[in-house]
Amino acid sequence: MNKKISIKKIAELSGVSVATVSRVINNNGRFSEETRKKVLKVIRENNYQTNNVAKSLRMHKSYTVGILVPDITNPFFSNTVQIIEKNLFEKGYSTIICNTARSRDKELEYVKILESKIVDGLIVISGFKTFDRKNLPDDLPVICIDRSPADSTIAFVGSDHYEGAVMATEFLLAETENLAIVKHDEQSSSGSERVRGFEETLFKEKVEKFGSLIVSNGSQNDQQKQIKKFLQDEMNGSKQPLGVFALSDTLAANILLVAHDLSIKVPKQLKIMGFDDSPIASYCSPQLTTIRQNEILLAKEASGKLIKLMNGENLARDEIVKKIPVQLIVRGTT
Amino acid sequence: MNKKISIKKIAELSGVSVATVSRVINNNGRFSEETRKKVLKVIRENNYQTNNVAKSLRMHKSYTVGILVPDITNPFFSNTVQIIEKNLFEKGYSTIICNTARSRDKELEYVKILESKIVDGLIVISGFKTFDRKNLPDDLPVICIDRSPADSTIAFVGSDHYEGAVMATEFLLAETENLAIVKHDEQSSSGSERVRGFEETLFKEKVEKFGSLIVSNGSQNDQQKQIKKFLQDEMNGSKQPLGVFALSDTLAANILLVAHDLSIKVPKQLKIMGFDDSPIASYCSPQLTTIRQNEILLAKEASGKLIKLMNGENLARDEIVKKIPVQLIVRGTT
DNA sequence: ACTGTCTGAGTAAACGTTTACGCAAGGAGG
DNA sequence: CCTCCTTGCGTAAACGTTTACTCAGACAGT
Repeated sequence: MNKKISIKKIAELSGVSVATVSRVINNNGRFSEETRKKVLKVIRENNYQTNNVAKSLRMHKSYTVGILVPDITNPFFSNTVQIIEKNLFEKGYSTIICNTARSRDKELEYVKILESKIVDGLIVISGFKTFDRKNLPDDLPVICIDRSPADSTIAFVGSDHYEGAVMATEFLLAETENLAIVKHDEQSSSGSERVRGFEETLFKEKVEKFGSLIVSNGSQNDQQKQIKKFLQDEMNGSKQPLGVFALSDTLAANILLVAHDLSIKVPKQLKIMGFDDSPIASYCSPQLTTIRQNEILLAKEASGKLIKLMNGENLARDEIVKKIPVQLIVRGTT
Repeated sequence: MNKKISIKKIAELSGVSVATVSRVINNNGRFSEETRKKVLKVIRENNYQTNNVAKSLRMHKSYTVGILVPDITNPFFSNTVQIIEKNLFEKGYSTIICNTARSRDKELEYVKILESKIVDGLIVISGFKTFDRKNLPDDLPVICIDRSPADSTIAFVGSDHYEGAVMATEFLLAETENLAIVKHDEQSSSGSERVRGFEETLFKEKVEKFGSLIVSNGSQNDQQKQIKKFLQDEMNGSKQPLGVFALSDTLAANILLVAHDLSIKVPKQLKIMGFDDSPIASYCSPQLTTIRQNEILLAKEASGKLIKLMNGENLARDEIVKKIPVQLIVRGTT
């Protein structure tokens, strides 16, 4: 923060009052063409820039929105955030990105800080189930993304994970009836939806038995060990190829690596389906078949809704919850 | 932004003046223990939060720093940014992350916005060569990262790309004298350093001939086509294995994929060295040998220096430019 | 010539803080 | 009892804007 030339100085230099300068700047109220030119000239010459802190204070509007993201290192999140940021920027808002590191405490702390910086709105990616209005000023516009909040008054946008899992499962099922699902340790709401899609599809298609592995969080090496054991058990003596639905691309990629290690032929003996279409999906060999989330649409919906709320409009009943369709990307592992 | 309870209200409710409330809040100036308790109680009961916009205005200090990043989707950047954000947060600063999308215009526009929001400092990742003080208030603390600015008065922190390339080249050279380098289209300062490290090492070791490919930006498929042609030419009739130094991990990963496609054995016939140790490096098969940048140290240096500057301290002469050592990670492709 | 409207522009309050300054009360020291 | 210091706290200015009021002068209509 530094000493800069203020509107007062500009007023002085152009021989008018601050009010007039303000009116010229915002093109608001009455002033003559002559003064306009004069003031603008002085502004240009002195490289004047509005002090938005003062403006925010006076106007009760900061043109800043906060965005809470659990881990900006995750490609899906960073992608989504990047697009949201771009959309909001085009509407004149800047974005404070806060990395909550999946910590409830940090999330709360950030909410406080953002609140005190008087953001005009908030986007929350993958907040905790417990995320609700209680800790927020009631009139602060909020949009949740990816993980739906317990508080159903908060608008929500997320991919249709259930439908994605159904598509994935149907696709695998067309190739083999010997299926397995591999999940992460911690379950998010999106994760559960994917599991539900898988299980319900099997139920519907009357496939009764399927393998299941929960990979506990750890180093890549750890995870591979767990997968190795599972794969060895699972592939043992089965005549049909195994089709595995991995709940994320990293999981899928690790499965693929282990398969190579065990000299299991992919996709002949083992078919792998990922989820997300993260960058690694394209750099595996063979490349991963996966379900792609539409980050562009997701971001568009989220930022559009937030803008709407910040403009004081209300969301229609059917706008509160929005499911974004996903897409099956068939590549080498199936 | 919304109507919230202000210090005035708190003063009223506790029967003291705003000045006293402020003094209690900031634990600054004189007040009795009794008033302290009383005021704090009212504050708690009414869930009062300081309005930091007003505070910033009055104090000329916003406890906010801006960070310009060319592409938050890039794992190296997002990692670095994430750590910087964490470091600054611990010191009480929040961070506005701005995605400049590698556009000079957007960069300038963001600088203006940040300036008008009166940030206390600025971190610029990979700005343009032309980035300099001219467009900035002279007393705004700035740190550049990764790509060194033309303006040598701006402090800079970056990996030792030159040394990394030397290590990479020496390592490849120990296995084969038949080398090639594969680079990206657009050259950054870090890219040039890597090239220089490669070439000077070859010169020093008296290796005179080496292959070279510039992959022009395009889809993954496009890039692979260019690589395929190059690899076919290069591998044709050579008895020695080919060692290629790819200037990034994505390049390396694509080379690996093409090699599989052409049934070239890695690392027997072809040895591949990447750069960055990005996530995909660990998900290739075999996993990429690569040079890892130390994002933690990088971020620590950058945020530390910025804090120092924001505290009004000066940087010692030898602190202006800081090179962070890199590390050779030997894995499956060599 | 009187009234009314319009135009251009200034005055001052307000946004929510922090803090320099001042002052009353109380106690200590002579 | 007078002086002086200390303590606790209030008053008011200041940070840089925006904007509701106000008002003088110009001009038009009667």
